[in-house]
Amino acid sequence: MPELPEVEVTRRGLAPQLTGRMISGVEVREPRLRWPVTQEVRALPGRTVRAVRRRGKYLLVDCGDGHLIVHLGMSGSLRLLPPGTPAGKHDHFDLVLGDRLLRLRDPRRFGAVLWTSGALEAHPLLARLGVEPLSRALHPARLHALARGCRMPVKQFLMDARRIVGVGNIYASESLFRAGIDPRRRANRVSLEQCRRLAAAIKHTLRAAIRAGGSSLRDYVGADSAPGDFQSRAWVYDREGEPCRRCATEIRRIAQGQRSTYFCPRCQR
DNA sequence: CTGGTCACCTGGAAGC
DNA sequence: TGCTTCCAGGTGACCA
Repeated sequence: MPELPEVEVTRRGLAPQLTGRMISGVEVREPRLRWPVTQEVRALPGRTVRAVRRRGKYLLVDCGDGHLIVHLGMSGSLRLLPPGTPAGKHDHFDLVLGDRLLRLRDPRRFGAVLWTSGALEAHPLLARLGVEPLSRALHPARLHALARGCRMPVKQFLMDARRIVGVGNIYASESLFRAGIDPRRRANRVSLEQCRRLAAAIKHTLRAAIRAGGSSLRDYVGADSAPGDFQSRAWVYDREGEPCRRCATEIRRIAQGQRSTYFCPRCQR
């Protein structure tokens, strides 16, 4: 589920519920996530949440003297529940904050829950991350400069977190459709004019997805229904063989870097 | 540095 | 029904 919009919707749901509250309990039912959940994480009780931030697809829970870093991987979700709610099969981690329970469910266990007391910018997972796509830093000239030294297909370029964070497999295809660019085009062959359209397309696509997720947000966050709603309106993603919503040409699916890419061979050049 | 491949893990859908 | 195969929203590690 989680690309940048899902993580951001989760962040917005959590921030007002967690900020200022003290962590009263931690439960680790399954420490074998992407990396083992350490003893430091179990020692969280007593700390107060100062803020909930996001960098790329990482959620950062600021605890004053350090940060809890949470990544949802491919299948992770976070929910706010009443304390005492029975845990399901893949509910691996709980954070209790008084009368609130924050629960991580992650069937595939590609997610992560880490603690760092050092500077965030120095953390190995965060230090080399690229530009935030929704920030002003991602403007056409910047995109063009980033793409210049890159010979891989533009689709894979978009998903390279060392250059741009947060754009995953769904929104890469969707953004390229919106910009009218062939996903197979080499990144360094994307013109400045195309970068103009692409930068706008990325921002539009991500913002629209955040809006769609935010509207269905209630007592839980990061639910599957939000991206589901968005996906049902996708231009190309998961629509192989179906007619393009713009020109009725059959949508194609190809493999790029072991991932599926969807595009309209007529609208995207 | 770049670019390509593999690995991690479970579950659902499709095919036989 | 049951078995096999493929596919899935991420990304670090390792290699040439």
